[in-house]
Amino acid sequence: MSVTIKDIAKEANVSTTTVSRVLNNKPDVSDKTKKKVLEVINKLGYNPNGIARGLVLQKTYTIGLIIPDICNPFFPEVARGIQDKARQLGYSVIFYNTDNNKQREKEAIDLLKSKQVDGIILSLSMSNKEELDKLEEENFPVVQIDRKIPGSIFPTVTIDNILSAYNATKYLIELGHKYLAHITGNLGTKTGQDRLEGFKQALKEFNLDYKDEYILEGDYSKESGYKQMKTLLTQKKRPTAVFAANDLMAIGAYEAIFDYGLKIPEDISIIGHDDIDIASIIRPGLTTMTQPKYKLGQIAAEMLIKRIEGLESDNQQEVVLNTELIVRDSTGGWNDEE
Amino acid sequence: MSVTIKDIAKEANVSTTTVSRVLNNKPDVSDKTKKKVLEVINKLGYNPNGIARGLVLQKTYTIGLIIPDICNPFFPEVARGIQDKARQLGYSVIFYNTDNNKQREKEAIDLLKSKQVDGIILSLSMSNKEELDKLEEENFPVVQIDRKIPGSIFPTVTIDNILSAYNATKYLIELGHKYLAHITGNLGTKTGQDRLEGFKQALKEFNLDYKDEYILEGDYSKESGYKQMKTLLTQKKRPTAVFAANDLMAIGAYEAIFDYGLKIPEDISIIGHDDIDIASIIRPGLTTMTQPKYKLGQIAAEMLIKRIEGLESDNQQEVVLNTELIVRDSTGGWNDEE
DNA sequence: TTGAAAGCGCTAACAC
DNA sequence: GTGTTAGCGCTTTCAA
Repeated sequence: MSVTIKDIAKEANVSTTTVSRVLNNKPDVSDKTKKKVLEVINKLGYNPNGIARGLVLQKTYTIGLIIPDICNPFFPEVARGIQDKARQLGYSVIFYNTDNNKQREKEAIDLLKSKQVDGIILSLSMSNKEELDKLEEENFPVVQIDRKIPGSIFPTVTIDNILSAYNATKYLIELGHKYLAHITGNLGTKTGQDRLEGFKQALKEFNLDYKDEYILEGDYSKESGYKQMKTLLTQKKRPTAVFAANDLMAIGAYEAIFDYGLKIPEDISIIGHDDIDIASIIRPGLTTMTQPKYKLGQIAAEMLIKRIEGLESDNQQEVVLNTELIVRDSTGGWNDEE
Repeated sequence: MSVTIKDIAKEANVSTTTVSRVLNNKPDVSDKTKKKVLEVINKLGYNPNGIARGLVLQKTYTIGLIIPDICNPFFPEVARGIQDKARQLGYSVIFYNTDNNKQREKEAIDLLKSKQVDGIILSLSMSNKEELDKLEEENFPVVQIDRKIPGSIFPTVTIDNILSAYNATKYLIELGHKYLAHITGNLGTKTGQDRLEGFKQALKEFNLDYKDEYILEGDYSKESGYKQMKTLLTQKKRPTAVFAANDLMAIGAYEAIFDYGLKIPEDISIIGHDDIDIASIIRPGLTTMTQPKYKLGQIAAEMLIKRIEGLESDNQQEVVLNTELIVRDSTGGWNDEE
């Protein structure tokens, strides 16, 4: 049906080998035949069959991407970074959503392997070490993103949540705040734990008191931010600044504060985390920490492809990216004399 | 390196043909040999080579997805719908972002074809009819999403923007509003034109005056919404309700209204379009029209795969999906007596 | 019920 | 500089 290398060989009166040679820019072809072959290729509208090529080369120039959910606002930019870099390096990307379901993760890996992808970038559920181990055994090229499964030896690109929370908190402290509260994320998640850890570290570093009643667990939802902020506001001495583990909870906190007739940042400073779209749109603009999502994707893709092409051997490589503080209007200086 | 059908054939003392037969659940294999083969497969940890299979079958069980940008909030859900449905039907998806760049679109199509995908779901820039024509000529399975290139014969899944704008406007009218304004999208886009058209149709249908000064062109940005709302507010008779062609502009309009010390919806009702995340988070909650993005993806994938598998012949098929009104707090009843 | 052989479209030794 | 041949891993006639 489709025009093959054979067709163009026949038409050009050369062997398929010769055609293959010009196709792949190999030397040892006279300019004359090369020109002729090229002409025929153009005339017949030839498009090489990557599948056939993949079979003999044992290489598909395709990588797999396994993520929990492309609809999670963290991932589109990551995926975009991966695809852009992959494309630039000559690779395509097949993607799967798993919803952190172990069965689906296994299915995705098996499928990707049967499609003979050259490598896989993945973000697996923390408990799924088995699959990673299998991949490891086969020495399959893999790069983990966003989360690193403990004990796995594959290279990793992650965000430094501890440092990020530390920096967010430090910013608040440097603004003059002494009574700092933290609405944590779900403490069942590594991210939630890390951000809490960073918060604590900053307090310690600046010799500020650690108050249990100033640390309340949320679940990343706006509602939980609202609820926990209310709790914070009813305490005898209310905090003058709060770090919410994500922007959604920060926005929930906004509402609780407005409900109390207080002002941001005059009465209370709020800092969030993630820099979702809403952060720049809401009033006052939410000061937050932004994650280098696109860059994370790019780096992961580059690492994987280097590994695939044997340009990189260090399997233990761990890239930890820093977030960046975005100062908007929800945070302000504080002076306890006033 | 990897274990092949040959390895398991040897180990099981049968021919590769027999192995292939049990792999594909073909009849004419004795239960005994079948069992034995299955055992060996398990023992050796065999994973079929889809590339080799694809070569002989001329079928890869892979589809392509070409979109402008996965970071555009419209697409993640669409992509998710496509991937979920594809997976359910046994297909994988390779995706490309093109930024509406014609060169990149061509590149993506060529690459996908060389990867021998079984079909493509795409959203091309409106001017890129050539590529579509080529695909058409080859009778390649394609489904267009979001936008239909005029004159193309491929099946399409789109959102009915005219009807959607009509319904948004109608809702405002039924609330009692008689002075309706519209901040349009970029009128260089089909979407912008269609939403304006729907607005006009509703006015006409309800015998309301069409006022040029009540129709101001924006560019989908929050800033343009702000600016045009200001213009609206400075007119002698200001509108009591405005339909913004997207939520971002609606939110810009919010700010202009607040700047004037006016209240939503008491002084002015606002309705947006798209139901982005922010719509439910901002106060007052933004009434808007939501697009069935996930469903659009699912339908597109199902249409494409049916076509690939020859279960569907009607190439002219056009599915037009309706949006749904989400009533929040930015719209209220109006009575001109008051 | 089973196997031998051909071939999918391509690349790579190897020979000329 | 060019062609012959074999083979990548699989499915599918066709014959036994």
